[in-house]
Amino acid sequence: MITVKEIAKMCDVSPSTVSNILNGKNNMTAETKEKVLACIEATGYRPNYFAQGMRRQNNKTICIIAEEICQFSTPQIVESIMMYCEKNGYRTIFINLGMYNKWDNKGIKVGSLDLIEENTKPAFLEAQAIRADGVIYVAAHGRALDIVPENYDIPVIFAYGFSKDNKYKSIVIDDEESSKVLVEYLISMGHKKIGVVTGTKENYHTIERLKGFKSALKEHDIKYDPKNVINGDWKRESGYSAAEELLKKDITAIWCMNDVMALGVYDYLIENNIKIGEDISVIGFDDREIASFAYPKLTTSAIMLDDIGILSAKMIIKEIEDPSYRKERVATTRVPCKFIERNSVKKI
Amino acid sequence: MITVKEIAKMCDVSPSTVSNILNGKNNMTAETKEKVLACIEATGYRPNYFAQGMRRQNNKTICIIAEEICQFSTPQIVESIMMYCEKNGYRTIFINLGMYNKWDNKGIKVGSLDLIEENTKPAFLEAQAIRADGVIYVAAHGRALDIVPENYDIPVIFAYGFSKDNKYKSIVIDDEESSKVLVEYLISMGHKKIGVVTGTKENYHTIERLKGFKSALKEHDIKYDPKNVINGDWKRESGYSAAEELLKKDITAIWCMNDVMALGVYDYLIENNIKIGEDISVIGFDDREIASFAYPKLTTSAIMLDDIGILSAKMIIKEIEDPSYRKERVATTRVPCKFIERNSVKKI
DNA sequence: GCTATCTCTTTAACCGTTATCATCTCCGAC
DNA sequence: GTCGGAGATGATAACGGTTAAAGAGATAGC
Repeated sequence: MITVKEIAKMCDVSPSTVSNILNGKNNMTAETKEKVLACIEATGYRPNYFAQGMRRQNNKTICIIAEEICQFSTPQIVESIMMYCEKNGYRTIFINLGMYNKWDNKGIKVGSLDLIEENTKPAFLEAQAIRADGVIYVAAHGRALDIVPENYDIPVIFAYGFSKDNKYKSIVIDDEESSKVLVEYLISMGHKKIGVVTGTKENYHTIERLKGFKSALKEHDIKYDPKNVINGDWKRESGYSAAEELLKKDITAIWCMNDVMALGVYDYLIENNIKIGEDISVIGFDDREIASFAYPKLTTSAIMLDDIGILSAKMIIKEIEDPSYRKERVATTRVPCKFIERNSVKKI
Repeated sequence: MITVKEIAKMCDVSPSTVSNILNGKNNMTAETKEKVLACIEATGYRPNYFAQGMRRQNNKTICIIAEEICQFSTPQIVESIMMYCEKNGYRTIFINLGMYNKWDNKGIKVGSLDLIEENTKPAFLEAQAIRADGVIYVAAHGRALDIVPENYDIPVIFAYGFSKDNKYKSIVIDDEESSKVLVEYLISMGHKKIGVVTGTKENYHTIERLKGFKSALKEHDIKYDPKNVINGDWKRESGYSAAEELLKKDITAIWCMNDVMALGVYDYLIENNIKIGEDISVIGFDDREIASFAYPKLTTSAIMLDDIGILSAKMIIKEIEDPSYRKERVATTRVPCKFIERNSVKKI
């Protein structure tokens, strides 16, 4: 692999001259500059990233650690982080933990969410090894995270997840407010008896979304009935079985805490010839691709993934460049979701 | 940031001893080893990646260049590449081109597939700058790619796309064979008059899948009628309008070259009260999430994304470690898709 | 007691780039 | 004619690790 020294020798100049030309210093003759650049073009020379990184101590790199690249929310958040960082002079390094899709020795996927610390620690240390200026942790499974190693001296931001005890700045969606908007929409459509299918118990999103539900009911003087709230687990089947149970009760609408479960509810309703958006209204959360492809199209709340990505990139760059901001303890930032009205709710 | 020298001083040994311990040389007393490791643990020391990479010239890094991380196929391919590389002692660096989702200056997305070379060249040069041992290019838009810079001295493999003139080894899905399997299934279910909605014209996948279609018909002595083949563009709307047109003809089944268009066909059929999987059969390609969530569930062909990822990782490592393999010109590797029978096709 | 052997540790060179400082040339001012 | 200063280029050291080779210390054999 060709080096500055070789370029310098070929052009009869010193290595420093070559370096200066490449780094935009402008105290050399146009002639020299041209000669060197031509030689670089011809040889396809590129400065060695490692040598550069070692010499200039700031290497302008942000490390993105993603819990789960195969989670629907992750790619878009990651893409917008990368876009924003690049536009602002930072390179990004991406580490995927693939926490849920673990692989066994034979390369076969095995689901598991355990061993969080064991999985994340090496990634944080890796970020340290590459002397990243900052780390953005892109979560995928709403829970309080306490995973940053002790005495970690690089700025860290949590995107789409949050740090336990608010130790690090976090950006999450505004689960409570967005849920409230959804439920208020149902109420405005005349629904007062609303069934709920929750996410996994104790999950952050579940708790917050339920808060929003209760607060919407309260503001409209509707009594909260815990019997109409069924525990789900975010998966399709749990929507199906929750629907079965809810339909025994006196309700006119079902709100599922994600779109996948809402389509599980669809499964049950279709199977039992109950007309969705007519006999019963259904509403979801997330606005995944499946929501707009379902029939009838599912009314839901869209997570603003680009906003989350861009905001977290902005924040990490600010932490890097403004040490006083880094010390500031800021409350979790909540990004509102966008209500998407489609055809799964009927006015009654 | 703490360095070997500091660790060495703290432990009263020389830097090389620390280095030797970290690199698994075993010619030191257990006592020394323990002392040093304890100190490293306590201080959270990590060797500087740049210094390491510079000194040992092989840095065991594979660069993944993805055309489009937000394309449904990409994350899973990337994850399996990363998994396989990691298991085999290679680090991965990820670059997303986000070719379709371009961003303007204000950070707003603007679709565009132009300027391929302009977009890809910097990524290949970046791979060179980090002295990657190999590059895997993960494509997303079926087309012949001629994007590797001249005199590129790093091994390159194309995953889910292919290199023009077979210059580099490529791994693609077996469009033709998989399509043939789908169409033969339709035929086995009694369908002889099959409408087709293609992808964009001149797209590689479109051409290959049509070949498979024709070959299935031929083997069963069914005449190919180009009037039953409507040009689509992979998008939902084109499925919708193609359905409108196809239903004017005398057909019993519609094959769409991807699931998205198949659900566009669903849109039209539902709107017109035509029973899918009863009055008319529909079949897709890709097996995206939407396929199994549609009603009735869409019969389709699943792309084996993990297989593609693992295979490309295997191949790049082989090219890196076996120079003679690198010189070998190998025909494009075709990974078969997996037929998934669901409920959108009726036996007639 | 001296050398040979073995084990463990240190020394010093090196990777490729760039910041810093030094040098050299040229030109105009006094 | 000398001096100062600006502009262009060059020499050197340093970044933080790894590694080959040399060194030191302990033990064993004669």
